Amino acid sequence: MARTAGSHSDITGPRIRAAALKLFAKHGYAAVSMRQIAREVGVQAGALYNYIPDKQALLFTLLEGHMEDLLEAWEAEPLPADPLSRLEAFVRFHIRFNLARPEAIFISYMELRNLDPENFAIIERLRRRYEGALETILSDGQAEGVLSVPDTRLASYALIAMLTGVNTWYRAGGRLSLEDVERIYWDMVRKSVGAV
Amino acid sequence: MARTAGSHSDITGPRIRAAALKLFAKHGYAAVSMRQIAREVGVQAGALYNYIPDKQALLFTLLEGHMEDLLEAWEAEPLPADPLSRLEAFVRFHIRFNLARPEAIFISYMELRNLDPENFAIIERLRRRYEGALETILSDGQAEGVLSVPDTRLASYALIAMLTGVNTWYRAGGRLSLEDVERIYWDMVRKSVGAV
DNA sequence: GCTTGTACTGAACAAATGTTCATATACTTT
DNA sequence: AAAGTATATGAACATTTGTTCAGTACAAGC
Repeated sequence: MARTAGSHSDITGPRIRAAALKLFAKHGYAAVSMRQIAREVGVQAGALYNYIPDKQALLFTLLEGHMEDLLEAWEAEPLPADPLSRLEAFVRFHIRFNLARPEAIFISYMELRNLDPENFAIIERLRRRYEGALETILSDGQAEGVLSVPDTRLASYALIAMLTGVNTWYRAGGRLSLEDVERIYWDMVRKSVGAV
Repeated sequence: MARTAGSHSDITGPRIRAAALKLFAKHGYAAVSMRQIAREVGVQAGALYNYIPDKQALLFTLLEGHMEDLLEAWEAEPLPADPLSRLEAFVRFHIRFNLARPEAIFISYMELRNLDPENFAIIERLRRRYEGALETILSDGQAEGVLSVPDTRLASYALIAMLTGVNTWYRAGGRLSLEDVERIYWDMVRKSVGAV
């Protein structure tokens, strides 16, 4: 049998990416075959190649798309004037954004090594731009004397690792609400940077 | 040509595990073939099966060995009487231990999903024992009033994520010594739990 | 109602996968 | 020197891999 319905071009593309995201997150890029992705979409493996040049490009598209969403969302965020409020905004934004897309976050941390060198460099540049935003906030706060850390670069790494860790344990509908989590982490972050 | 040298049983086993550790850390479990591991050891693929029943067991052995090393090392650590010093001991121990074996740490976080369910359960149990050690310290500190966190369980997750993050950026011979890193992280941890 | 183009099928491809096993080599013991 | 054992080879196996492509079914435009 051939295909069972009409024109699907504009819908199959996104469905392929959604299937790949789901499967890569669950089993890992290398462990997922093109045929598995195709089956999830409800299509034969050959059809995937109407939408992507190869498997590597599929991974790259997912990671690049996610990083661009992240940066766009952060840059659209209203930024308060004082650095401490900006830090709070960053903490809450990061937690909210990450918990809303656990799969994308997961593969963004796990599958970097499966990117071609050129693709890796592109993603790495985007990531550094995001991390740089946090470090800038810390530097500003340090300059204004409203917080104090031994090393702003290092503190930004430490805080991002801590915040991203939320994804490893948080489950929606658990004993803590999103607001609880944001508040608790902001409390720890505020203290850890020596703010009042 | 057959094998080129004599009796290697006691040396080939460890070499296989070392090669697997190195390659799994670099490319991921699913992306590494038994033939690659064999080539790294300098042997044909068939010879691996004199030492391990299958590929899965190779991964499990590495993860289990690492978790047992970790727990043994921690339990051998001298524990100070007051909770705050115990917390400092934990922080410094964790950083030191992790930075000494980046590859084992890496696969311990990345390859869990590639474990069979039974194997996963075993590793998970060991991991929880380790995380529990930190939570106990935080609870003790809370009870004695020398620190204050909104939620000890959550704080233990947050701190471990933060500490483990060191491995993503630290490079030996960089601008910071191991002692610097330990001190900086301990400073942030101490503040974050509201200790004096 | 015919044509045209898009979206898919299904078979095919060479290469690579984990694993097994008969065979050969080298070392140890006698 | 012979026998026995441990340790490796190298070929074979059935599957699965990513990818290509000639053919087919459908929808839209005339």
